[in-house]
Amino acid sequence: MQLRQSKHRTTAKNRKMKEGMRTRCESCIVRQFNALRAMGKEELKKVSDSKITKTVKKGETIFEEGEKLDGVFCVRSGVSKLSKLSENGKDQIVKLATKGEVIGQRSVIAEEFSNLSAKAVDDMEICFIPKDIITTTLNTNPNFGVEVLRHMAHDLKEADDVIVNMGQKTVKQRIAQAFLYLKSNFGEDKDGFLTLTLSREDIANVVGTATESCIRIISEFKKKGLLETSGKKVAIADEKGLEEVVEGF
Amino acid sequence: MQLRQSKHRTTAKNRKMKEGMRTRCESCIVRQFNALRAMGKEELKKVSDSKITKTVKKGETIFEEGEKLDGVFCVRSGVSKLSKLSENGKDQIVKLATKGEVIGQRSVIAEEFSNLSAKAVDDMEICFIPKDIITTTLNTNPNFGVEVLRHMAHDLKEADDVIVNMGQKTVKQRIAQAFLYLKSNFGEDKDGFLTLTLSREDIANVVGTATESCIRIISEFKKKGLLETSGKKVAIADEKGLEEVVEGF
DNA sequence: AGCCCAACATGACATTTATCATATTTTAGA
DNA sequence: TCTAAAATATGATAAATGTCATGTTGGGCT
Repeated sequence: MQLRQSKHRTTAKNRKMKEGMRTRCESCIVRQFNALRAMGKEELKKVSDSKITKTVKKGETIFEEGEKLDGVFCVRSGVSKLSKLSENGKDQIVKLATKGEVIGQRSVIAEEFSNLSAKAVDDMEICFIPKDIITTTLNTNPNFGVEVLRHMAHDLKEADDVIVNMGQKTVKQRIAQAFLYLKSNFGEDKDGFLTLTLSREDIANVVGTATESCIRIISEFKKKGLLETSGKKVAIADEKGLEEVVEGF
Repeated sequence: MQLRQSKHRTTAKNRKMKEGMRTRCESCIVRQFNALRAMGKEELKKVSDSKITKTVKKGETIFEEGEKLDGVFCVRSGVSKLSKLSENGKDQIVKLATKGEVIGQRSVIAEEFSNLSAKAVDDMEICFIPKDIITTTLNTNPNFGVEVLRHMAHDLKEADDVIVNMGQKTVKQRIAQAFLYLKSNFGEDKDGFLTLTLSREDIANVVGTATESCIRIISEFKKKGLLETSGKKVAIADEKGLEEVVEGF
């Protein structure tokens, strides 16, 4: 497991995020899923007035590891992968953030450079919210603080679960689990294919294995009738079977 | 990696924690390390009046996975391992909590059953703080909320780092790293042995490997002059060498 | 002091996973 | 539509890791 250079480091070039039309936060459905719902009327108005809605195309970077964040990003649509580069040059994807989730809040709250980078897996629509409003609301509105805390507590629990899986499950089990996760979190289209299509490399970087191993195991799952593929699209053919793989059969 | 039963599940029996003498929180040094320092005078007084100081002996359980917590525990001395049992019957140690750290707060804040169990690695002295005081303070004192948030943000970052290490480093690298961690976090005694002595099994459960593999790698490190042992005590003989192992040489 | 049990240790072997090489397919873009 | 590059696929092999067996040691206990 050594010295494979990451092939395409994202540069400042693919960073132009289109600034889009304004939508009022007050009427944004997405807000129900995150801590912004604990904000008062005036606070929300301030957010709405200072936020910037952006379009991010698939593959583009929202922010990079080590970068100073001046605010947080609220995901309106699409999916972002949060990853960290390890010394061997490979990315480890730590989390996939989707509609309603807020990213970058950990770094803003800790007042640190970001420990992760965020890239769009999909075409995305996101809102940038300057950190001032976040921090002043935190300092004045305890409800908001509690709500943010609850979300962070949830993230922490999920991270714990990932650690356990990484430590105790085989690569094969983790890959099976990853597909079940993709189904239950992002669903499938009318033809039964997973809505969110990740590249094999991304899947490998989620479960922490080599891309070739990942491909090989997917092939094995296909042979066993657990998965079906069409191009890079993947369909779960035998959910129960995959669950059994995860449990260790 | 299958079906190895966990040998000793802790029962209610080894749960009698001795209730000790009272020390005022206001003068507790340990408080400087955690979010309690953001509490006001009266809040702190309430904590001090309602807290219960307990002694926990090495090996005893503070709380178990799935248990409902009625408060948090503040570590005054000693070390606790926070772990989660995976389906294959092995524990994954997710975190070691030491002096000044507060455990159980995630579950109390999220109002969920604990996702982890906490056991004493050392003889410990801990203070139990009922959750009412925590939650009411959170609801009224924004400073406290922000402080808790900061600590949780820190935990989350650490969890991210663990995920990356589990995904991208070999067992050998992770074990080398674990010893460097033990040195930098718990120090060494006058003879150069690590202050905190973990069993080989615990180390294996930290890095997510089989106990035998862990022992084997420690033996290898001894042969290479990176470690020295005396009984179960371990000394770091070549710190630079271990660092090189972690980097991948 | 001596006994006993759990922890430590090591060998032999099976299995999993990574690595390198090389096709083949798919996709994005001219 | 065509083409080059990227992604997917697979083989061969080496290296890492797990598993089972068995032996050894050390520390707590009477």
